[in-house]
Amino acid sequence: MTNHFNTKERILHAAEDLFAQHGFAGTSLRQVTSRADVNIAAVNYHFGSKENLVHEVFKHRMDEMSEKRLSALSESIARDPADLNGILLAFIQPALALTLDRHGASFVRVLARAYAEKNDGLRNFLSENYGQVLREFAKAIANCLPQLSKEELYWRMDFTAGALTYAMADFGLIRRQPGVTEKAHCEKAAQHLITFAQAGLRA
Amino acid sequence: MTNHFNTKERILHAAEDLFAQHGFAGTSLRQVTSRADVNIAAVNYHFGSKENLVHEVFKHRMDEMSEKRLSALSESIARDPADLNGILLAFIQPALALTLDRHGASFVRVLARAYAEKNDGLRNFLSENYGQVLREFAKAIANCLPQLSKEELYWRMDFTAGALTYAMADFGLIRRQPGVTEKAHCEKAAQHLITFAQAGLRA
DNA sequence: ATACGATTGAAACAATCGTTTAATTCGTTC
DNA sequence: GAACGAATTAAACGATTGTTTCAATCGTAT
Repeated sequence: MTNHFNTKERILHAAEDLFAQHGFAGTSLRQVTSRADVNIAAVNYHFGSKENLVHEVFKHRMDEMSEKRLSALSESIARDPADLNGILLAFIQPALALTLDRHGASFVRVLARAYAEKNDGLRNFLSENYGQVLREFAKAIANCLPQLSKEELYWRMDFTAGALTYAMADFGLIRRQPGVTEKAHCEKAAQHLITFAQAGLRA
Repeated sequence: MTNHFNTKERILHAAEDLFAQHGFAGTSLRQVTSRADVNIAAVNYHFGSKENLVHEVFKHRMDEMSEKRLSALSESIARDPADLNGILLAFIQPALALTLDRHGASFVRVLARAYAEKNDGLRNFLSENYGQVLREFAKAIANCLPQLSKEELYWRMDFTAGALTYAMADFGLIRRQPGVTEKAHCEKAAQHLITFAQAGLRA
């Protein structure tokens, strides 16, 4: 433990940054190991393959985010099962909170990229491992909006997730102004998104 | 004209499919020319470079979609400037209509992918060439919702665009059922999205 | 100190990448 | 039919890809 971060963690962080910037296929292992300041062979030694490294990058963040989401959800439900606002906050806050973390900010782009992948097994990997989280939220929202059919609920949750992904990745017209801190920008995004999504869900 | 599609068009179509499936960096020119059944050199002969091919794939579809959007917008405004529903339909319909086209369906994934790209000049290419379209819609919506601040308007338009992109690319929980035609699925998506977005914008 | 498994290092592997070259074929015009 | 530019072909270019090899080094327990 000569460094604060060991080889495996340095590779994970470097990969996260570069995957966000250039995509999975667009990032070479030599770019990763060069930024992480480790030997090329370290990737295959610690992760087995490039594909496995991609999966590890995802697990590392998604596990953390899913856990936060589910605990915030159960807290909100325990407080007030009919509080749609709280449920949406539990869904949105952990995602946007990632953008406050130096490397988390990269990950949200990685995540947005993953949604754009179709056949490469990455989507299956995501839905298999984290589909349950979405279903938990669907149940909670359905409890708040009993008049909503299951089909309508799923459509509107998809739209909410899409809006969130878009906002997280800083696409679109809105960009953070130079004078605004990342934290303030993030909180404003969450606030606007919750207003928007709640109205859409209640429509 | 021995074939219905000449070499250049075959390359464009093959590239569109493959970019959608494997991304830009993940698609090799040999995959493209193999599917298009043309020689490798044809790409650099007709397009100059791979990067230029990517741009051409975008121009081909985006020009068409932008034109449809703007004409539908002006028609809706002429009919009734205060009809938010018509404005949203003008924005959403041309995008979802692409999914009805054999190759257009691929393009919507390409588009979703483009949003996930950051530094590669592709986003700049898009915002430079098609940012004006978004601004036209912003003006029209602002006219419908004068009480909305510019900042709030932009946030909510971003959310709408995100929800649209997400729905178009068939991400998320909702998938087209085997018994449902692509056209019916598409129309249902548009209908649900307009309901959702309109409520969100009016919130 | 010795021994041993875990980790790192430099170098090379075959494969594939985007691009280029030069010869050939095609379609049109004189 | 000759001539000429456009289009296509096969082949190769150097560079880079993910991965592997094997020796050197490290940390730890005996």
